[in-house]
Amino acid sequence: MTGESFANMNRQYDHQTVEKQWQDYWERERTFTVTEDPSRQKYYCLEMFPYPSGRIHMGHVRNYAIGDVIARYQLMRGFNVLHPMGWDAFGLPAENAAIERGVHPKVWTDENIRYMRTQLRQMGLSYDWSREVTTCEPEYYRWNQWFFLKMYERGLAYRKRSAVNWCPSCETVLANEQVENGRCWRCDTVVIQKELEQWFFKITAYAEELLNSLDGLPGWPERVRVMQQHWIGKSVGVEVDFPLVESKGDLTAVRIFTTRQDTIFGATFMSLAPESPLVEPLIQGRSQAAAVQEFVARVSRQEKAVRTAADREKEGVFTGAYAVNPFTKARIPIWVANFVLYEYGTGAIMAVPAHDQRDFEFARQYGIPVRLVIQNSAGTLDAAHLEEAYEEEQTAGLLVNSEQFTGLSVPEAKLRIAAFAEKQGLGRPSVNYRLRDWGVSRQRYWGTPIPMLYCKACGIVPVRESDLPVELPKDVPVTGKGASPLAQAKEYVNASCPKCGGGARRETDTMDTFVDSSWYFLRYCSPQADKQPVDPAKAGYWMAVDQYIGGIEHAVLHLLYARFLTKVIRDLGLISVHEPFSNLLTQGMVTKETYRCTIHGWLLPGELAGSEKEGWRCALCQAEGRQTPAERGRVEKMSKSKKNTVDPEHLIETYGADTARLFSLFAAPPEKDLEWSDTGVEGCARFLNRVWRLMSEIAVRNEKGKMQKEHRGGAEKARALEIRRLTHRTIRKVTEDIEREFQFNTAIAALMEFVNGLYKLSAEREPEMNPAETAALREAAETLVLLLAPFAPHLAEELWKAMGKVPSVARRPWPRYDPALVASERLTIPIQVNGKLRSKIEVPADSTEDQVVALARQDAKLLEWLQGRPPRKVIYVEKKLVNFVI
RNA sequence: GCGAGAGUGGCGGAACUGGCAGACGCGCGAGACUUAGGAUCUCGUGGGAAACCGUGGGGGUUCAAGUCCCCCCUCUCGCACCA
Repeated sequence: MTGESFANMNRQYDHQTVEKQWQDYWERERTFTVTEDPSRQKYYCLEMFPYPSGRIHMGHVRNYAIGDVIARYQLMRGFNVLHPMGWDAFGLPAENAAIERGVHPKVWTDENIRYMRTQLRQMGLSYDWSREVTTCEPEYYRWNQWFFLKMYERGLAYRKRSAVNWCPSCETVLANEQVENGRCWRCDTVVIQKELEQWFFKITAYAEELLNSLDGLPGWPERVRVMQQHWIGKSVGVEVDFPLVESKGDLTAVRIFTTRQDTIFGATFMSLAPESPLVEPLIQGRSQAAAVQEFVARVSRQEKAVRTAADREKEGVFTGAYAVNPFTKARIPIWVANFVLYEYGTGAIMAVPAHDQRDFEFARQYGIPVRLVIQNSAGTLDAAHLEEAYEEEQTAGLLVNSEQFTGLSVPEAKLRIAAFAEKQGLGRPSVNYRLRDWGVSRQRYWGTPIPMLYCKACGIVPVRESDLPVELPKDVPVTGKGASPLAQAKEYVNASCPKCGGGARRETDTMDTFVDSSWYFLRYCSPQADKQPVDPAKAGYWMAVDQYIGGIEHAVLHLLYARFLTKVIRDLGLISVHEPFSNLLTQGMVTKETYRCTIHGWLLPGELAGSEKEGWRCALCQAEGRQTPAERGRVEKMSKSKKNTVDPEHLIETYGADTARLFSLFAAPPEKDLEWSDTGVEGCARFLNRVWRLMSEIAVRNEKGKMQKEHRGGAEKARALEIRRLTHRTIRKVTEDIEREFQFNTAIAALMEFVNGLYKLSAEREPEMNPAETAALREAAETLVLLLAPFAPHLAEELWKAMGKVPSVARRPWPRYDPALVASERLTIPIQVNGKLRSKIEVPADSTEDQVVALARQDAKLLEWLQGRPPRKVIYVEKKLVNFVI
């Protein structure tokens, strides 16, 4: 080690100059550029790519800091690491910017990307920028179109007219996954239903596989798997036809789906969804027709949010028609009910008030008979006095009033009745999913054009593959008003039919931007491929993503779509993996405390007067000559509206990227929420400065150590050993914490302890050191820099260079610990009396039980507790403790 | 309502399979160096005068419980008429 390099440097670490230098170095030297290398094991580390909104926020910083530590760590572990970055560049905000500021979405997006790329660069992230992908470029989205065509060929992309979710604010259709509690996932506007013809991706064709292969993802958080399971919502049951008492033309029966066929003897009426096409023929010519039509019209008009609200009331109307319960042969009325969903099952149900709470409430409201067909084990249920439905599904209930099935348990009856129905031709087994096909049409401009044509003669005709990409026309007036903006671009709309050559009209909707993000991770494997979306050989090497990192908000949305498209692309023969992401880390939110004033609402930190101790006041009110206390609100997710955001750029300028990264990793484990703390950030900056000073002190010390004449002594050797022990224990701790679910917070704590320990150990020494100590300190210093490298890469490079070593430290092997040095020579053994700590003794690490207990028995404090009485029992836990029971 | 997760000092958080509760950081207190300190360094810091008491509350298992079992409370997130 040369002390010189340290001597020539400023004592204070200058992050602004140093960080820039190393960012330039990594770029110049292509430190993180990778190619396929079959001789080496690959590691694909990926963070969810950002929407280029303009500036990065703290959520990005956290996400990318986590990913970067993993990528850098795996690189040092010897893997061939693919760590790419790109831009989810299509989307509504660009169009809104166009409307508000008259700037073209493309211009706005490019500008944002340029700015954000610089910001990411300033974070010192180890990306292979040569693989950058931008979804709004024709080179990218042409492959969206290509997939669309392939899916169309296979019947996986189809067009249908149906009721769809419409966001009046975004003026576009939304997929089911994009509606949360009846509101638009992006802008929170209440979604309404519209009857439109739209393109769909047949994700339901993969429902079963999407569900089953979740079991093959042990590297995913349990709750994400459960959320997807629930979303897919598989139900196994039967379909049964209930014949109509009076047929209406071809309509002779109403088909229902149920999972509770065991209760079929209790079906005393039927309910249809208001949208059911059966309603109209059933009411035809009846006195009830007008009332039913009025009811259907009223319910259909309701917003989804209202219709599915928690406190919705059960409502319905009798159609006048009757069906026959095929099991009891009883004549039962057919109703229309607001809670029956047209999209699920057959849009019609058999209603069993005694054993279904919804039917029960409905029956009570309209005076429909309740028929008990399952009795509880106490035999206390009675249809006339039932207060709620008895929904027993296990073996506690037995069937009653069910002819030959009476006496069976519920599970048994389910099987037997299903078999009987099938044998008698009354019904058949059926499986239903909650999952709906993915509506991908969007009535917006800034997205991938759907490569379809409408020819008067030939109907729907796909664009020829050789004509791809269908480029998004540049000069389209984006006003945010009316239908799809592309419909106004005459030159775009008018095309000729590839089949007959006649005039054809182009599809003017664009694709959901979730299509773009459903396969970008494949594109990174071969970003320049121009014959195919992905080069099978390269994807074969890199896929699947070993570690994917992003927010929990995509638990169903993006992560379900990406799994679906991966399977489709596999079936197209381009890749062989079944799942895109082997391991998933869902990071927590970045939160911060909020403040508000009764007059001005949410307050910025700069709008506060006073202090924590004497209480905060609203500075805006103060300026207006009023005294208003500022109420400290809850700790909330950072957001502009709550005025509790922190600008990463400012943070990086003030403290440097290493500090910003370190704090994001230290304040909480990755999967938990991280509460922002300005003083905590300072603590991290202080730590890095402490490392810097420690290293210069060690360098100076080693210089002196060099000149020292060699002289050996037991004490010096022991001190050297102590340093080495600390070093190797730290290697183990940091490595284990990273390996064990990326516990970076405790890994960093171990580094802090290491630094504290080294300060202490070197402060205790006289300035002169013997060679053994010099060597031990040199090892400690090198180790510290290596262990720090994934977390604070700039500082680590700088220290590495200052130690006279050849960059880059990012490509050095991760240190290994010597097991012999990790074990201590002496152990501190706590002595307990009746399980309570009373004393401690020091023993050699290799002591036997007898030796430790014997030593403990002589302990003065213990003897006081024993007061001459022999203990009833002595418990010794190997290398842990001794417990005397008295 | 259903499902999942969480509740530990003044604060963020440690404690992997039951075995020294509070690592590490912040904050706070004392001191050192300083013209000065909001820089830096050192020491201290769960509560209590003490015996002792302490991981949301109450029971239990155990030599020993933050950790295991039962009951309850609170909070966060997800789903919410899916037949």
